[in-house]
Amino acid sequence: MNIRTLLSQYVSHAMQAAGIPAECPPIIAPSKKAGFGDYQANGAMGAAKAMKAKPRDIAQQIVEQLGSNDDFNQMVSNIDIAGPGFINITLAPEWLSNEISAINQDTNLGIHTDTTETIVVDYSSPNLAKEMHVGHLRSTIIGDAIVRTLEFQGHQVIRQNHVGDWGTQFGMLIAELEEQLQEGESASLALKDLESFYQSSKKHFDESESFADKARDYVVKLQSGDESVLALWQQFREVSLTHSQEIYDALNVTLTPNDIYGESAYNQDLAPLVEELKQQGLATEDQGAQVVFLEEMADKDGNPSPVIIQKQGGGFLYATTDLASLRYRSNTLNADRILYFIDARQSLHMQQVFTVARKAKFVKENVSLEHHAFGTMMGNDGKPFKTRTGGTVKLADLLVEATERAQKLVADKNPELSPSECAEIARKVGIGAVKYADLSKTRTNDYVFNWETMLSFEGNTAPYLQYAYTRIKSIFRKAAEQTSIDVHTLSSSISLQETAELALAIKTLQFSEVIEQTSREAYPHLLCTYLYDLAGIFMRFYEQCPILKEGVSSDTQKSRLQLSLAVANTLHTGLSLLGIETMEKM
RNA sequence: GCGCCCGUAGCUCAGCUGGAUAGAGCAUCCGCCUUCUAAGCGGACGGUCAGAGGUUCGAAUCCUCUCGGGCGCGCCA
Repeated sequence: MNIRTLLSQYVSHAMQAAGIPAECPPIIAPSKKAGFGDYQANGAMGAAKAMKAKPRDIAQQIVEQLGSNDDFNQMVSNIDIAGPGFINITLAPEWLSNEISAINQDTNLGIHTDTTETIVVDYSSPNLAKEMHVGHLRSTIIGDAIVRTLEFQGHQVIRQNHVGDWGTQFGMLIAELEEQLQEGESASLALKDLESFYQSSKKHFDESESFADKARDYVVKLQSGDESVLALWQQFREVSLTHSQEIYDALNVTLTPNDIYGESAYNQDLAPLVEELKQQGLATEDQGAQVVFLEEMADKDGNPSPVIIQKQGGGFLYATTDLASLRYRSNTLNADRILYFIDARQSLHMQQVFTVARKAKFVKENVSLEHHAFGTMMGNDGKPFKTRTGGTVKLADLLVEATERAQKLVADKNPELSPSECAEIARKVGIGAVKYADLSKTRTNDYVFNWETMLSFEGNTAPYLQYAYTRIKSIFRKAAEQTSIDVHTLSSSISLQETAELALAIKTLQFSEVIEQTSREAYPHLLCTYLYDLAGIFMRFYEQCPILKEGVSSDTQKSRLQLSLAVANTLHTGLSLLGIETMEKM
């Protein structure tokens, strides 16, 4: 059930019945101010313009038509016209009560999608040559939040972790690994610190001519399938993937080894793909390289935009691999939508690859190709986020620090918790805070990373939402103790009277609208804003509408408990879609 | 030079297909715990929506220009 969709349908029908052209949209939106009803229909003004009539007259006709719709009348308790032609709609308390009861009976909170799609999502995609750092955080957690949301809606989601496990740098890394193995190291020990391993191999490469020659030789052997080199590569890859998986597990990200489909997977496709582009006349030789020139992306002077798909000397580039992956995802995985969560700096590249893929018919015509870009993670100084010494911040270190900081705060706020409870809560709070701080900002902007605001745990933060949830759970425990009420089995009728109750019910029922918009636009911050609003409205309800205190009638208790249950389920589900865990106490 | 993104309160950010008096949090100040967890609630203070034109019943939102900041632009990914 989606209030906005329902009202759009009703008002749309009414408009057509009033003789308004079908092109005129009803424009339904939640009202921003108290006194303007719960929802407003703003379509009368536009319709009046198209029909050269007076807006208020049009609004009046729409309202009259709505009056003959029984379903609408059941849903709405009041409707009036204001200002130049706004139609303000107040929802009926009885209808809201029934809907709250309905979502309490539904494990999916009333969210059911009629047309499900196959959606391929490319996210995280770290380079295996190095350890995961903060630069990978945004793609990983934003992508994961959208994946979870799409799956919740019932779509078939195929995760694609397009890891960087191929290319020239691996010759160097394999040569280094071979040397260290000969010195008696085990692979996992040599690669314990990937970052310093990379540094030492780079140093080796720069300083030793013979080592550099060997590294270059290994690149060739690797690509031609030499068994011993391939075996070394395999070892390196395994250890690095284990590192990544540890991060995913710590971050509560749903990626698993099954989702790995890296650059190396397309190795055999690259030469034929270039050949095909040549045969189609799209790729031409230019300065020894194979280049596709895109007239549709030409600059002002008409110079076409060049995309190099094969280097002088025969090597392939990431544009080639990305084209191969697009073809695979469209034709083999049968995607309806293909989503990429990649840094905004690659916007031009993505646009080029999409354009080439369409021209070459590597993807089906109706597949939706979407680059969902995001900005850079900045430090307090407004420059890209680095350690004090200027190095990249490892994700592993970041997560440890978040948990430690949370541990201190949790122990301080609630000394009565046992050490194990405290540790578990600190983990969920710390990791949740890091993720939420990122997810709650519009992803297209750069994002300023700040421990203080993130872990202050006040305002629009994960702990605020988690706290709201624990408050509700605490009431439920108390209800069971004091009155033997099991909230989950209540089925008595809900009665909404207080302003705080009505506001809370409406906000709770708007969950499906937000889910729909979040997955369509791939903006997790919409869900965050919603959950923060919901938690805030609950906090006000909590202050104003006592449940288990003296003098509250049994009927009111049961009614408010059921409303609280709907809120708790919504908070829990919403946070879990963001990949943030909840707890019973904090 | 060309292209993309951004500019909203002291700070960090919302503002949904153009809608009514531009909203939160932090910070500052003032209230509220013998009553369901005060990691909370209420109130005050705080804005030429970078600037200038334009489109119209109506613009933070759309168009043009200017200023300021970030990023990208054929053989790294």
